[in-house]
This record gives sequence, C-alpha cells and structure tokens, in this order.
Amino acid sequence: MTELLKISLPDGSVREMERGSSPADVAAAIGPGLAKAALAARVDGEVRDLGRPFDGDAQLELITARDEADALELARHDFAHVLAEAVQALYPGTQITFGPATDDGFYYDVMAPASREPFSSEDLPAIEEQMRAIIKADKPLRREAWSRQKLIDKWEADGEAFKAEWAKELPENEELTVYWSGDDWLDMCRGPHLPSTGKLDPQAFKLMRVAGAYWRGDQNNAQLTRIYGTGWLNKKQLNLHLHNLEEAAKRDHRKLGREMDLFHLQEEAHGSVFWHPKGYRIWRELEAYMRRKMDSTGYREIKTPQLMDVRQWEQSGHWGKYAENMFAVPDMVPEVSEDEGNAAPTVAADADWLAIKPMNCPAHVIVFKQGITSYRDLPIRLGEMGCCHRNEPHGALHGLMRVRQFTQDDAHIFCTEAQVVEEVRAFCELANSVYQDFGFTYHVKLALRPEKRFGSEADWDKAEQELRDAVAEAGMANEEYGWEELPGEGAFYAPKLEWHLTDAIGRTWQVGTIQGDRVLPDRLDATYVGEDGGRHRPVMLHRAIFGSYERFIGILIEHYAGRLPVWLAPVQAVVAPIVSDIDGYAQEVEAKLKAAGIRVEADLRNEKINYKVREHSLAKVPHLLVVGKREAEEGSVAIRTLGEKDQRVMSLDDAVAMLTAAATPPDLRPEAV
RNA sequence: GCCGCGGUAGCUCAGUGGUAGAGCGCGUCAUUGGUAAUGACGAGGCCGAGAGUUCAAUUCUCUCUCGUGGCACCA
Repeated sequence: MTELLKISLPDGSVREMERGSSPADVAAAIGPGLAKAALAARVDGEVRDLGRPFDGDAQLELITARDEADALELARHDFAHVLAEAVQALYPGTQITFGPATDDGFYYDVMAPASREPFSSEDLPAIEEQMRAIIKADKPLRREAWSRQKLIDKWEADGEAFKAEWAKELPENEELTVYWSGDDWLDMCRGPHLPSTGKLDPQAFKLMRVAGAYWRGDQNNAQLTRIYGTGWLNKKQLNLHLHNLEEAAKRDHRKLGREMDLFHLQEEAHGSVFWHPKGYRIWRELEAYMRRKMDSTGYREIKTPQLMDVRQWEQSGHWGKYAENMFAVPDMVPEVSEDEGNAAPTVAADADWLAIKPMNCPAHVIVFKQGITSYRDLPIRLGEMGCCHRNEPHGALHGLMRVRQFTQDDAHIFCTEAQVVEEVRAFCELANSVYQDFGFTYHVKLALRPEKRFGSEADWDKAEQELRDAVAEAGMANEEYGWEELPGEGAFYAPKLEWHLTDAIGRTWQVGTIQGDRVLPDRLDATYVGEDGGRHRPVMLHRAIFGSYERFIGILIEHYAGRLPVWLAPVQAVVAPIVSDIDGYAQEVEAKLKAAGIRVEADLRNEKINYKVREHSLAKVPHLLVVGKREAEEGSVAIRTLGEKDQRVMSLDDAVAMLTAAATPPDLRPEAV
C-alpha cells in the first residue's frame, strides 16, 4: 500500500513513481534515449544526482548536455575529482584538499608527498593520461551520507591532514556526503555529480598549468600546488576555447605596446611606465577628452603636491593602514660619499619623512579647507589628474594593468548630506556617457562595509543607502546593469559603487568608482558653514571614471586589439607614394591633412607599395592613402581603411573631410553636441 | 611577499664547460615597383647582476634582481 510519488515534469505532465525511485528511474521510464543522455536532475529547483531518490512529490527537470550551463558546471566539477583521483593514483601519499569548477574549467589543490618535489608542468601529461583512463573505466559516482566522525577518522587514517582539519570544522549534526568513484576512491563533497566518470568526454579537457596557492587562501598557511585545467562537454568546445585563448594572447597590451611602439617598462624603474611618443599621444587624447567632460559637468581642476609630510598621512589614517605600500623620502640633503660609485646615501636619525602621495584625497581636503566654505558654495567638485605612487607587492605588477606609478582621473565632491544622492546619480550619468563613447558595456556593483573599518554603523548605513538610492534614481539598479551588492568589499572609510566594464572578448575590468565618505572629512576636520550658521561636516565623494590612465589605456589596447578608433590612434593616416616621382604630391597631401589637424605621416621610403601596405596595416594605422601617377594627375587619393578589403578613390578635399570627421572625438561630433 | 617557470643582438628565439647563432628589424648599394614581405652585402652581444666550483663558466651551484603564470594584496 505504498503511496505513489507525484513527479511533475516541465511539459506539465505528472508521473507517478514508487517511493525510493530517483530521477534516473523517471528518465528510464520516459525512454532509453533520455536515460542515456541524462546527466543530472533539477529537483524542485536544486541540481541533484540522477540516482538520488526523491524525498517526496517533486518538480523534476532532467539535465542533459543541452542544458549547457548546468552540464558544464557538473562536468567541470567531475573533472576536478577525476584530477584528484588521478594524482593520487600516480603519486600515492599526495594529499588532496579542494577542487572546484571555474569559469572555463576546474582546478584542484594538492600537496605532493614529502618524498618528491612539488608537481610541475612536466607532470601534467602523465596526469592527463591517468584521468583519461579513469574516464574510460566509466566508474560509477555514488553518493553516500557519512557522519562527521566517520569522515574525520577516514581522513586521519589516510594521512589527509587538510581534509581532516576541514572535516573537524563542519557542523556536527548535519549529514555529510562523500562520493565514491567506483569502489576504490572517494572524496567528501556536497555534490551533485554525474552518474559516472564515463559521462565525461576524455577529449574535452586539458591540464593547463600548475601554480602555488595557499591552503584556505591564507598566506600564513601551507602553500599547495594548484593544478589548473580547462574542461568542456566536447572536443569542439575545448578547441574553440583554446583558440580564444590564443586570440586573447594576440591582443595582450604588453605585446601590442611593444609592436606599436607605445611604451616600455624596464628594470631600473620597475612598475613605472616609459611612455613613447605614440603611446603618450593616446594618453593626451584621453586626458583632453576627460578634461572636456569634467569641465562641462561642473568640476574644477587643481594640482596638489607629490610629497607631503608623513604626519599628514598619519592623520588621514593611510599611514597606519598602508605604510608598507607607501614610498617615504627623508627630507634632508643626502651625504654624498667620497667614494665614487657608492650610491647608498645615509639617512640622519632625526630626518623628517615625507611620503609620496599614494592618493589625492587628503590634499583635496586641504584645498577644500582653505578659507571658509558656505553651504551656498556646495557642492564643490575638485578634479585632478593625480599622479600617485604605491609600492605594490612585487608579484602583483602586471604590464600597464598594475603599476607603481599611475595617474588617476580623480575628483572629490564635497557636498551636504542632502546633495549626495543627486551627485552620485549625476556621476552615474557621466560615467555612462564616457563608457559608451569607448564602446564598453558595464555592470554596476555596490561594495559594502568591510570588516575592518572606520566610522559609525549609522554612517555606514546611511552611506550605503545613499549609493543604492542614487543608482536606483539613475535607473541602473537592475539586471540590465548587472546590479549586485558585494558584502565586505568596500574601502575602510566608505562603501563603493564600482563600474565593471566588459571588453570586446567578454572579459571584465573594474575601472570607475564613486565612494561616499564621512570618515576622512571628520579625521581631517573639513567643515562648511550651514544655513543655521553652525559648522557642519561635508560628505566627500571620491570618484574616478578611467581609474588610472595607465590601466585604462591597457584595457583599450586589448579591447580594440590595438586597432584604436581614429580619434585615439597615434598615427591616423599614412600617405604612401607608389613611385618616388610622386613624393612631391604625397607631401602636398600630407601638408593638407596636417593643416586639417590630422595626425599624418608620409612614407617616402624606397619600398614597394606592397611592403608599405603590409607594414602600416600591421602597425594598425587606420587609414592608408596610396598615391600614384593617376592620383597625382587627378588630385585624388586612394584610401585603404584598416579592416576593409577595398580601397576608395576620392578627391583630396573629400578625403580631408572624411578623415576630419573620423578623427573627431565622440564628444565633439555634431550629433553629440 | 609566497610557489613554479624564465632572462642570450632592438624584437622573437636556438645553442654550448673551451667567451656565440638564425629570422625579423637596422645600415649601405642596386631596384621606381598599383594594395599584406625586391635582392645583395654589412654592422650589432660583458649570454640579467654578484659570488662560488673549475685550468677554463654564457653553460654547473648559491644569492640577488627583473619578467612571467598563479596565490595573497589592491586605499
């Protein structure tokens, strides 16, 4: 008299199943094809093993390879387990820890046995081989519930110190699960998993690299070896991914920066950029653009000192928190050694210390504090192309993306409490117009109060709510803008709104930010005189749109794969004569374009036109103007535009008009005004 | 800062216990050629820095440094 379970399917039908039956049974009942294709099940919205019995009546959706997101997640998680099993099979005594799915695959953190070196990339082929063997063996993956104590005993018996440590911290009463791979290997895991290892495609994964990673992400703990793999549902997907990686490598800004002669980095100033003429041209265009944007939205630009007394940084709180990442300079005349070549100066014990600014905010507060400010003057928006230095951990440096010297498009808005929401909303609008001009889409996120912070809870409540409200006012607190709140991610003095750009190949970059700060105005005693005649604290909004010029240019190079829009291109056009008889005309064309404000060069070298076309195409010059006898006679040019197959012949005057239009920055185009 | 890998010509890289090689680039000459590499010749290197082993080190060992892939960090 067992009662039957009612299992509802997505098509609206309901199947009656015996108690104890599982999604696998439902799949089998529907048909053998589905039984084979099914990978897992979504039971009342939760992804579960195919073989896990129903708890009661349920909504069921069977997951197959067609449900790509779910299937990928399952496959990657299984690849990680197979990886761990393979490593232990090959190298007994290896300790296993954790191995999740990632965006493009999986990894597993392991500790090599003391008897051998940590794993290296040379071990990867053998591990891959072993993984394929495990997949081919089609070992069933079986879920089993264990008590916590049983788990601890098992891990301790096996010498798995990391696993045992973790198990001890799991809740005592909760039922814990392990997954068997066949009958000879298991890992503790919440699941779910595919029914068996054979559901994985042995040709759809590749181990990519090994790296160090700290146990539980804490640098005080042991360092494990993390083995990274990329994993997919089939070989085609894997190959596509590998191809995309190659494409991404081709647009690496470090490579393009060298090839396009934009900038270089070198040992003597590591983490600081040597900008070459072409790279700095991009910078200048961006800076001019940003100045126009800020001038037209009520900002006033200032310039503040590079060096300030360390005491100023103590007062702001930065010295206490970030001293180790700041550069300090003794305020003294160095004693020069008689000994030539001895460049190490001695520092007097009583020297005063100056710090090179790691940020502009305290200096902006100092400017704000000059004189007496009335509420009638607020908001005050102070902008600065502020050059800052931070002594970053060496392992963090990366091309233009993470440097020790950088220049921010920084500004601080001092305003009353009542003005915060409107100021933030207006900033959302400004940031939006900038990112659109560069062809980026973006997500807006709110980073909430961190564990270690200054300021009262009431102020944090207020500050977070203001940012929320402003984004809502701007119409961006929704899915379209990827709206999300990130607990614990804020700065020590303020919650942050963050703009995460998505580039042409789908990667995201956090650039813009605005932060509602009540801490610094208080610590540095900034005040304004209110309507009531009393002194009040302004709210200080820290904000940037590019973030830093260095990083933003790096992002632009990768976003456009070096093919910058004409208005940013260091060289916008090259005039290339076919024979030297035409050099005179080529120079005439060059002069005319120059007079129109186009960044143009004439390539009069004694080379064939094929050579010039190839070279300037590789250099990513947007327009190549080829001139031969025909063009010289007609007063025309043959324009070859980068990325287009065909040339266009037009009169020189038309060419000037066309290039002038193409070279106009987006904010100055007629349709933008 | 931690783990792994690397540093040889301007760039990309090969190579060796007896102080080095290619391609591209650069220079000179010839060539004046209609849309992605014309040819010949030539000049370039303290083989990242320091120490050690050795008759001898670019090569082996150690330290440092910078880069690189991750981790940790990112006001």
